Amino acid sequence: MENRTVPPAGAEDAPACEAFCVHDEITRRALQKLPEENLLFDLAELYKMFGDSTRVKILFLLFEEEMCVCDIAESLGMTTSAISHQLRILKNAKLVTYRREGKSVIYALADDHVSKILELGLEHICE
Amino acid sequence: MENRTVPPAGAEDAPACEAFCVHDEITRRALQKLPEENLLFDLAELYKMFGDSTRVKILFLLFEEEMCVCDIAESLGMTTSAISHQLRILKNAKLVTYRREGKSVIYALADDHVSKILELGLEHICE
DNA sequence: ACAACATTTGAACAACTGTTCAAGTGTTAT
DNA sequence: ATAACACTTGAACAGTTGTTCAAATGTTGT
Repeated sequence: MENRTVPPAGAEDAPACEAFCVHDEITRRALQKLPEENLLFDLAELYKMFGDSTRVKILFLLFEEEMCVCDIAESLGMTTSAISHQLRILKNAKLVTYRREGKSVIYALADDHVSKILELGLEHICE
Repeated sequence: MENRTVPPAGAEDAPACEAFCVHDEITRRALQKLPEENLLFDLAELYKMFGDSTRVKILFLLFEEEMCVCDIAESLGMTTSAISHQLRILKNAKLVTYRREGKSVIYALADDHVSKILELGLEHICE
């Protein structure tokens, strides 16, 4: 990381905030590279999907193979209603797809971005 | 993905649920590979950190360079109190580190897992 | 048409989350 | 010691979230 105590040549070296409270140089540069509002919002929405135990479990199950609502519910020891609600959320976020097969509805991961994200998270935790 | 309509040899081919409601084969296999409860919980907790706009913005700012609370607050147009609360959450999750420097407290990303996760998310959205 | 089953849906509820506000702590300079 | 500033903290509040329950929809076999 950079050494904040050695300001770039030409910058005033006061590390204090306030009157020039904000370090104009720093905030201007940082803001310039900040992705735009909408993108950041969508990104947070995406991660929100992974931010619930039940949904993460569902995604891991589907990572192995596609499953019907009934099987997912049984696997996790939850009601089909609860699972269905979560699947709708995941479906809206385009993280899972589904198809009807007789009485059942089979859900599957939408693409392999999803599994990559799961794996990267696990990697971080197990480091 | 696998073709669920062609069951492995030896398995009964009834796609129906119920009496054998749950597809024992399938759920048993899926459950076997499911990471254990605690790990999944921690994973969800990790992603929860990225599941809020404000926190994502803070992380992106820190991705560019370390900053004090005051600068972050100014950059995002929020109060230092709100930012401080979020920084505490990120600090508890070990996603950021901090050090005191005079009156200021400088925050920085804890490691580059964080930036990798942010990048992967962006990649998914911008696909 | 009917019964049985798999799934979805909506309302209701408790639990959780993020921001605000006011008061607190810690640091520096006078 | 005092004042000024940077930051933190706790309580309170509104808004959001996940599960439950009951009722509805869709599909299949008789």
